[in-house]
Order: sequence, then C-alpha cells, then structure tokens
Amino acid sequence: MANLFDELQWRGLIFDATEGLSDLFARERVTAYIGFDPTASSLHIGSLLHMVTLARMQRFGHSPIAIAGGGTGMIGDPSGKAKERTLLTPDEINANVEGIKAQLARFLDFDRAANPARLVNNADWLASFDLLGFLRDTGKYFTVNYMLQKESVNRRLESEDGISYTEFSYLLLQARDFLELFDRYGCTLQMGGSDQWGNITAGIELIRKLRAKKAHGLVTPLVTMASGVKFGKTEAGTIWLDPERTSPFRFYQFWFNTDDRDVVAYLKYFTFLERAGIDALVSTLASAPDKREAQRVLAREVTALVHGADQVTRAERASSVLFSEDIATLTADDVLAVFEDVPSTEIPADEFGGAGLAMVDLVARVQLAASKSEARRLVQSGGVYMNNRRIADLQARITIADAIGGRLVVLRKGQKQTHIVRVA
RNA sequence: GGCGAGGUAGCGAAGCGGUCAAACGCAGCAGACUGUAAAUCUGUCGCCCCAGUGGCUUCGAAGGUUCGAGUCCUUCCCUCGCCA
Repeated sequence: MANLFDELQWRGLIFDATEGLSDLFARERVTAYIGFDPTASSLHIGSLLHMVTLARMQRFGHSPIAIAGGGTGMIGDPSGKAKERTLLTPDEINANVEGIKAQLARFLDFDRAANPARLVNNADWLASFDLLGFLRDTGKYFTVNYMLQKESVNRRLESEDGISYTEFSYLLLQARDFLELFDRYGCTLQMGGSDQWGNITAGIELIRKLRAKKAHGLVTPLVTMASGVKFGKTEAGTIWLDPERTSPFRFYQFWFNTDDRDVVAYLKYFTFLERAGIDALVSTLASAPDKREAQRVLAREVTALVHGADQVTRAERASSVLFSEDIATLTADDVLAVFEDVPSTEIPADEFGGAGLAMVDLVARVQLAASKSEARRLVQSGGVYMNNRRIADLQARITIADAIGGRLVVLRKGQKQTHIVRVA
C-alpha cells in the first residue's frame, strides 16, 4: 500500500508535520484525529478539507477519529481569532454538536472491521473534570511561559482586548483531548489546519511527559482563493454543508465557478481522484480552458461526496436550464423542480390582472433590489430578466400572460441571482 | 483624573459658511467583453415620486448663531494616543 505521507505530500496537504511521521505511516496502522468546533449547527466548507482528509486516511487503511468539540466549544479556541469569542450557551452547543455529528458521520465508515472510524464528543470527558483535579493533572505540566509563547495567545496579548483566562486555558483542554484519545484508542496523530499547530504540539508534549510516548502532528495549509477572498465565502455568504443553508445547486455552482488558478489544488485537496486523473484534467485545463472540464469534475465530485450523486444530476440539470435553455418552453412543474432551492415569493393572482404589476415594483417587492430606486437603476442598466428575457423598459408591466403555465415568473438580476414569483 | 487628536455614506478618506446627497479610493450592484473564469473597460452606488433647474432625510447626540451649517458656538456621548 502506498504511504499516506507521500500521498498527502503530493496533494499539497502537508504544511508542517512532526519528524518521523512518514515512517510511522509506513510501519503501522495509525489512529489519528481531527477536532471540529460546534460554533454552528452545520459545518461549512472550511471544515470540508479536514473531513476529506480523515476519509482519505481511512481509505489508506488507517483509523480516523472525528471529535465534535462539545467540551472545547464551551471555552472557545483563541487560535486565529483577533477577538475574544462570545460564548454559546450549553444548549446551543449541544444542538450544534448534534448537527455536525450527522455531517461528519457521512464521511466516515464505522463498519470497517480492520480500521473503523470513530466519532466522539470531547464533552464526554472534559465536562466531568473537577477544577482541582484538572489543575493538578493537566495544568501542572504546562508552564505559563510555554503557553505565552503560543502564537494564538501571544497575538492576543499584544492586542488591546487581551485574552480572557478562559480562552487562555483552551490549549490545556485540547492537549488533554489528545492524551485522552491516546489512552482510549491508541491515537498517535492529531491533524488540523495550520492555525492548530500550537494546540497540537501542546498535546504531543503532554503525552510525552505523562506517557513517555512519541505522538505526532500534521497540519494542512490554509486553503486560499486566488481572488483573495476568504475560502468558502461568496457574495451570498458562507458555503455550508447543510442543504437547508446552502442548496446543493448553489454548492455545485460554488465549485463550478472555481478560478482556473485554484482548481488543480482543489482537485487534490477535496477529491479522491488519483494522480493520472488529475494530470489529465491539468492538460485539459491548459488546452481547452473554456471547456472548464476541471471545474466540472471538481463540482461533480465534491457535490456527490457531500450531497449524493442524485443531487449532482439535479444541479447539472438546473444549471443547463438556468444558463442555456429557453425557460419559457418548460412546464411550470419542471421549472419549480429546477428552482426548488431558489427563494420565492407568492403574489395573489388578482394583482396580475388588468394592466398587471409594474416590473420595477415587482423587483423591489421580492427584494431583488433593496429599494425602488435601486430597482429602477437595475432595469435601466439592463440587469433585469424575466423568464430569461431582458426587460429594460422602465414602464414594463407583468400580467398573468407572462407567467409560465399561468403559475410562475422567473425573475433574474444579473447573471446569477434568481427569484421565483409564484402566482397564488 | 490631566493633556492631545478625532468621530462624515459599508469601509478608508476629502471637506475650513452658500455652487454638498457630500470629491476621491476600496468594497458592492449592473452592463460590455468572455469560458457561469481572470483581467480590463463603462455606468451606478441615501430614500421617494407625476423622474424634474422635483420632494424628503443624512455628516456622533442635543441645543444655539445665521437668510443659509458637514463647515461657527455650547453642552454631552464615544474612540484613539500620551501622562497619572
């Protein structure tokens, strides 16, 4: 079997790793974990890299553990945060843990006899520590000097807001997690994003001091977008894994719209395609960039992974209707199926009677424009489309005759923002 | 608590009594060009309407001076630096 280390290296996933990790992978079946913060009830694609990485290691015969941070979430990781976090209530955290557990489960195989995956909640042990015991058993092994040197702490020390004692302690909890998993499951590797290096090495230290064993760490690089925008953010907001928050269609579109400069890296990061397959896409990208085959494959693979193959089919069908076919020839039901995810507004049929509704009013009313003035400007500049036909006339009115099957009108602003008007 | 600097549209930043709904840059939005890309270019970017040498509400807050205030005065609030 190929060495997972080489695989990760080829994929550009190793930002930093402890000495001897490659040998460890070669020598034995490794149990490794990654922690996920329950800051929301759904994970977003920022976490996707780590989920895929866990799944990848399982495919290589190693045993993954995903931690839902129900315990650490009570405290808040200062890493990468410029300001103190607002604490979530225990109820919120519990609800969030349940949400992300379901998403994590999708990526892991719990039934592999040789190397089953595990999904645990660190509240199971962290919540039951008593303060004195914790200070004696864990706190004693870290000097404040050491903790102050951590970048996450240091940066906050220099800021005006400082860092609370609570968040300062976070490091100890995560170190304790690693020790706990080491004891329970023989977990010897912790992975994470590059901002986790400090937390990970603290855990390695603790295991070394208390168990006299060598544990390892590996961190992945920060995923960037060539456009300079933070990865996973779009005009429309964060790309979530939860289909209720980000429809599979928008999810697919996010990946499909990947910049040429990013697409190869993303194929390596987020798909299980092997070297030959990716090489082929690299040459297609060079010879026929307009085909966007690499983006298409990326979107297909990742959407299938997160939402299932049937959602890929639906997203592709929706895309073709949205961008090329003449929408007015479809039946109302087909249009609805394609745009199921798109926001919609119901408007009583009688408002479309007589002279109908003014286009400008309608655009403002369904919030495609923030105000009527903005709606006017939008129409004047040719940015409004009804059923994929541009409407540039300020006086334009919409009547029931314009509705597809007498039931719906597809309004679009620019190339990407669609809104369905349902005639009720 | 003392001294100094400052609070202008999403952000940054001009403005120093009328020509200010407020220069300029960024972000945003739309258009052109394209490959549902990037870059570039154009327009737009407080609200309302009967769309005009139109109306209304804005420049930390409240008062005041003035024919007229983002611009001057008073008080208050907040932010940032230095001192204690």
